[in-house]
Amino acid sequence: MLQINRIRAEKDAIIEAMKKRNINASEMINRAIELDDLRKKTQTDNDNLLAEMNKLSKEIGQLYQSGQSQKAELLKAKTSQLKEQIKVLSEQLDQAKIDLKEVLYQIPNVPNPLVPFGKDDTDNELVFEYGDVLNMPDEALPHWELAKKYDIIDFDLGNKITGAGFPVYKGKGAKFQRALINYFLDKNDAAGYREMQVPHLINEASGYGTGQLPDKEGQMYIVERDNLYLIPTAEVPVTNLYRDVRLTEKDFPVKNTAYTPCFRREAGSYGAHVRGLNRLHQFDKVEIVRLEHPEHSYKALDEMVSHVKEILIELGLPFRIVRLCGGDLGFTSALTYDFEVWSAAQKRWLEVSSVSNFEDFQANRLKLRFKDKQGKNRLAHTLNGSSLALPRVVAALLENNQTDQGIKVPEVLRKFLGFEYIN
RNA sequence: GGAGAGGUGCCGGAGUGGUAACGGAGCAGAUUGCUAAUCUGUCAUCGGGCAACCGAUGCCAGGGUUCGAAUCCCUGUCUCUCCGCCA
Repeated sequence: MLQINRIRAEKDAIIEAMKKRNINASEMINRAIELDDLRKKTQTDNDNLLAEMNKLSKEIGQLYQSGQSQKAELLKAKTSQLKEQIKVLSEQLDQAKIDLKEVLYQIPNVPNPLVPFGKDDTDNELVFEYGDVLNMPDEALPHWELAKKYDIIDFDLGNKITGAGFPVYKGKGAKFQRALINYFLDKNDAAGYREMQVPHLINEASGYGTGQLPDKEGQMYIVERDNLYLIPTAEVPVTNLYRDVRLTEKDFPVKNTAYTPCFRREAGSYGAHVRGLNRLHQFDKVEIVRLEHPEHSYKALDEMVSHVKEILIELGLPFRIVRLCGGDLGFTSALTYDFEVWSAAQKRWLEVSSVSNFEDFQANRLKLRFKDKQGKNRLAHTLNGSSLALPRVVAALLENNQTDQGIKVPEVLRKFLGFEYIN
């Protein structure tokens, strides 16, 4: 959620920047300002009435104490009319606040100047490329075939006990998952991210804090009986650790990492794009979350990008980094880099990580603030990224590393596995 | 699941119908020549004002009673303790 004061101050610049998202924001922006004007005026009027009421009450109290109850009764009569007016005005004030919030909830984050114009993912800007895009022989198998061949991932079994999109990892497949999680966590830890284990279910307030609610509850699994939500990403619980928190400047940077399963209902697409591990209802991910001083958040974003880069290089996967264009940029993000690995057998790029700076957009809802040098409360900046999401990394490793002897395990994972080949 | 107690500012902590004591931390200013002490202010949010300042709100949340509610009533919620069950 954008701050109304910023909207007022930077109105034209914001409307201009929103064009990158291919939206004309002027209506929403003007509406927000109008509603805020109304809110202010209503509050001023209401405050004046309340002040009068307070004054009268005080006088009545004093009259009673000095035994002048007749005079007090006289004053009391005056208050009833005032009371009515206050009731009406405070209702109007509440409504104005609700209306304003509703509009603010609909305004996405302002894209950073670096964000390119564009409609969809084909307009994303290539910023980095690594490794040779492998051209595998025609007999190369997609990962869902390999999974069956080596009996390491069982989609049918998952289908049986739960449903589509809930695979069962078996034997070396399960160990492989565990190795990747450990490897990712160790890398993050070495880069200064504190490992956290957080709940996989969150309450309503947390859903609002990071912007899953309202509007996006359709993407989450809901435990209605207890009014809890299964997390779609560790971002939600980890970021919400800092909801209603006030930091000091010395606390920055706050760097956390967490492994969690992620649950997504997703309306699902079709065909090969959702086959196998490409899109799941439950998958594993290691996430990094940072809280930063506003002046340093873009430096932090670059650091996070370098960090993820290093991991993919160590895994030996060909990948590229793209800067998301306005049309592809998430609602809450100001700038996002996507990491895509090349899937040799599917002959396409698979998104494995998304690293974003939300600036103060999330912090505003979270009320995540810090006291600056002048002692003023300011909103912190939040950032997060996957480091990394497992399924597509697994898919790419299986496909790219297939050999006659089996799937060759990357060097960096061997110490967690104790074997060289999945076969 | 049963019973009880409780939720007060950044923290601790008083306050049971008259408008949030007191202590501590942090910050700012002043002062004292010495890893610090002392004094004063500030210290939550919103509104008005260039400003000093003024007003309002704020005692878990939402309602209610009252001229007036942290205090009384109702609903919800969370935490703690005891019992039961249990990995």
